[in-house]
Amino acid sequence: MTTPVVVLLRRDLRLDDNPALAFATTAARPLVLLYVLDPATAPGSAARWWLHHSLTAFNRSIGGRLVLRRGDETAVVEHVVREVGAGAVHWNRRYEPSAVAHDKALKSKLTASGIEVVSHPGGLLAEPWTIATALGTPFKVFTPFFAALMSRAPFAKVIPSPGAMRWCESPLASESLKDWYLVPKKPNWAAGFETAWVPGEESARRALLDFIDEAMEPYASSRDRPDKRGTSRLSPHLAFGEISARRLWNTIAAHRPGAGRDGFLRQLVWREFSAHLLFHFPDLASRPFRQAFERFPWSTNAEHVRAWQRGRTGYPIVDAGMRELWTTGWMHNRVRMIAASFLTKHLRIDWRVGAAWFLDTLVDADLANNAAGWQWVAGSGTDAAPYFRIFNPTLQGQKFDPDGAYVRRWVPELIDVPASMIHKPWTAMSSVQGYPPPMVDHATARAEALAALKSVNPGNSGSE
DNA sequence: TGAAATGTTGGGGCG
DNA sequence: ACGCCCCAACATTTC
Repeated sequence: MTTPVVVLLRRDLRLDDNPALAFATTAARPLVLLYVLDPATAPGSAARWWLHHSLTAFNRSIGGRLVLRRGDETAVVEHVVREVGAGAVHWNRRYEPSAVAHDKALKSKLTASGIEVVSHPGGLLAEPWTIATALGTPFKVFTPFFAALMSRAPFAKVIPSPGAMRWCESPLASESLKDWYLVPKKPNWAAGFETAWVPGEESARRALLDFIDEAMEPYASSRDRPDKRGTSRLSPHLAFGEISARRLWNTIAAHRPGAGRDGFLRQLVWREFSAHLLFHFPDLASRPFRQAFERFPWSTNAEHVRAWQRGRTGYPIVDAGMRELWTTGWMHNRVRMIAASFLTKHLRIDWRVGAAWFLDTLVDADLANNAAGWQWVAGSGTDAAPYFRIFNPTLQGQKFDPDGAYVRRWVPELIDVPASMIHKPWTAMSSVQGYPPPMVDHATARAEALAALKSVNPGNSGSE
């Protein structure tokens, strides 16, 4: 009756609103909190840096009781359960197709050996199988999805942090985070991360409060401005579950309605939409949703890919974004769209190449958001932008970084270029030492992209 | 959660 | 005073 309970942690490194942890704690049985690093599902390079610090912060918040193990997750869990004689395993649900399959197999395996398994609501506002059209099919268009989800609000109540936890006293070896080599050493490419971010639950909560105080009211008008502190910068905290979507929603929605508040909640629903889409369409991250794009003649120009990755395309807004990403592990959302459009339209590189790069370099890397976002930009997604919508990187720069402050911050070669020319430096006669000319001509690339897109898209409209 | 091309309009310069 | 033209500003359509 007093057999220990193992709580298996993943992307839910928090005390607040953690259903599995709260439920296991109230069961009044000795607790084991376990985190397993499975090489088969290890995150990308930038996210590994975040993971290291997130685990450190979480472990500190529970007095260093976190048990860290490496290996095949199923094998490790079974081993730990046997080691301590646990009677139950709890976790919060995950929704990526591979994770669902993994957890299902783990559950049946543990259940078969007499272990009680309880899964709890995960990192979403609503379970994906509970939001459907009148026909019972998943939503493929955002607006009706938004309406359907809103009709469910308010969502499940958030669960407060558990009180005193009773720890399992069996001696349990934990590996040292140092040995996991999640943070780079020799070339410390994460130096810029350290000045940009503080991972951990406490930092996540502060980011939320700061957002409410400083950025929520003007959010609707400033969220598209990379030169301002217009966004919440909560994405990596959310991606690692340092703060729950339910907590975010409940806290923000408690404020009086307004364009800023509502705009932010809408963005949170985009995240929800992406997760639901991937749940219902498991190929979303690996194949174009729209069949026509299977035939698209993607370029495989490795030099072009490299120039894009390194921020040397010759288009300042694109290069600023790619360098911000490289330096801080994050890129402003508006600039993500511009950079993604440039790769898929101007260079005609397969969106999966860009998606893979983002997954490796973003600290907020999230399979569903990433896949849905890239497919949206490429025009191959469910509720995607019409294929003929091609961002003009010069106009986008002028519109969303009018003074060029964002460009100058990340592209120092252009520091002396006046605002009037900062988004088309090839027209400036001086002060562009070391900055490359545009790798492709906009008008030419646009025309070629339209021709290629038209060739695979039936009809003359790409919209649904 | 576009951009570019094309069409329309209306004020003002000018013969 | 009038009609004509120019063209910026705005609207529509096309990609």
